[in-house]
Amino acid sequence: MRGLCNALTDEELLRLKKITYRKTYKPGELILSGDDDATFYAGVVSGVVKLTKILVDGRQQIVGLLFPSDSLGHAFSKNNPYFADAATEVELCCFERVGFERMIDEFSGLKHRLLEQTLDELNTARDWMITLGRKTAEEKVASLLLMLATRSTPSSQVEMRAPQSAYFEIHLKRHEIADFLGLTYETVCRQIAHLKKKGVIKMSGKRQFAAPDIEKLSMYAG
Amino acid sequence: MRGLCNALTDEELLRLKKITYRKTYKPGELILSGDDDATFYAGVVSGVVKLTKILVDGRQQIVGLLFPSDSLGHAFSKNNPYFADAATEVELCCFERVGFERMIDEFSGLKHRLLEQTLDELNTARDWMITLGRKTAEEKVASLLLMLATRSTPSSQVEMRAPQSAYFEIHLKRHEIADFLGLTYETVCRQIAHLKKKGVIKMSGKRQFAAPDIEKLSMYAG
DNA sequence: CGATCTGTTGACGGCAGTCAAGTCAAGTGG
DNA sequence: CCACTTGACTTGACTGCCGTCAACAGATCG
Repeated sequence: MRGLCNALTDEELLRLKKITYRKTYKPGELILSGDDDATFYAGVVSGVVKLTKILVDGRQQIVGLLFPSDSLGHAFSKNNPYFADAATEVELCCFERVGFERMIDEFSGLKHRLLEQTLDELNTARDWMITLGRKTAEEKVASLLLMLATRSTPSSQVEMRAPQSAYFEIHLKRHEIADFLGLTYETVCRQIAHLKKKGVIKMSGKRQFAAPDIEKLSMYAG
Repeated sequence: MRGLCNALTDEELLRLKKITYRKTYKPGELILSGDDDATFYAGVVSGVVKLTKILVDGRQQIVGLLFPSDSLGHAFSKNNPYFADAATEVELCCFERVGFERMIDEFSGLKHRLLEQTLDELNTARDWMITLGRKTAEEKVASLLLMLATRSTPSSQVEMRAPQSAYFEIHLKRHEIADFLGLTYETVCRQIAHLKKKGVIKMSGKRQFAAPDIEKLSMYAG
């Protein structure tokens, strides 16, 4: 159900492929700058992309995370006032801008898909607003872990309501987690340690996590 | 430039009018509930609409404010997991759902406008994410006042860069401001008093505000 | 081996939340 | 008309969560 190209016919796909090119980025590399007026459009093939906003004094907030099959860039929106960085090694499937915008005008299905995707992003953003504004540090960290656990667990496993467990990897540094949750990285460390001590999560190494009971994790997420 | 109908031809407008009806709400009245599957669509004619999310234990976060010419409701998005309440007396211009969705499919201009509007909402939501996650109480309150000041000042006045002042009214209770900024209403009171003491704003009554120097207010907003 | 980056843990302090009292304005009803 | 209630707002005192500062452990790399 995800991804842009599912909304297209075979013929349309063929035309789309012609204005498509692959591009890879190293961890930490800048993909798109805020005052970049070249609003190109791309799908994430692999890796994780951070969307961040920055205040003049350096305070920073991650306003979105893009995983494989998510899309990057706002067609028609001329000023895209945030940065996109590669959080991991990232591979993008890019569309040449002018050709892509012409196709949007021609293929109603593509525009429709774009609208649905934007609505999804809006819902996601608003979900995080309540996390940022109203949850405690512990709940914030648990919320992020819950999101990653459910995101990286195949949906088939979610369907059958067995007592669920999940294994997942965090591709973000502690500092980036903090910038996502509106916390400091020390607080993130402490809350992760806290959740570990309570048995809500288990860790092997710094980045590998396990949630033995997702229901329990969900309780801690508020 | 705002509003939905600017994207339409006269003929299309005529057809749209046929599936249109007016509706009014009293302050505090529920307009749309989260598990309401009737995703109807409407434009705000007058008044202010709050979009709120609620946690199970009652904690509450306003995730969006709609002013006249803004639109309410997500076409095609079946589960709209938040509430819409009237913050003031509200008048809506509603579209009958099925007819409206059929028109969206037919008129490319309408879908395009809808996409632009959703992108705007997404940008607005993400702007508030950095406010919620990274700003102090004082900056949060100043940010809200700045938004209201610029929203209610005609743009022509913004164009000419004179030392700007603005008069505006806050239609929200202190409690609602708090729910918008992720604070308690006591903190909101104190920060307003603080800004008043510093001369950044002036008040007459509880709801009437003046910002003698918007540039200065903007500094306090971070 | 030192340098650097990432992560962990501890001690302390401040900003904002909690609890509480009180003002003011607008009803409400006897 | 006045006593009473209610809701919105304000202000003060105290507390606690989380930020700040700091020391340290591991890992990676030249």
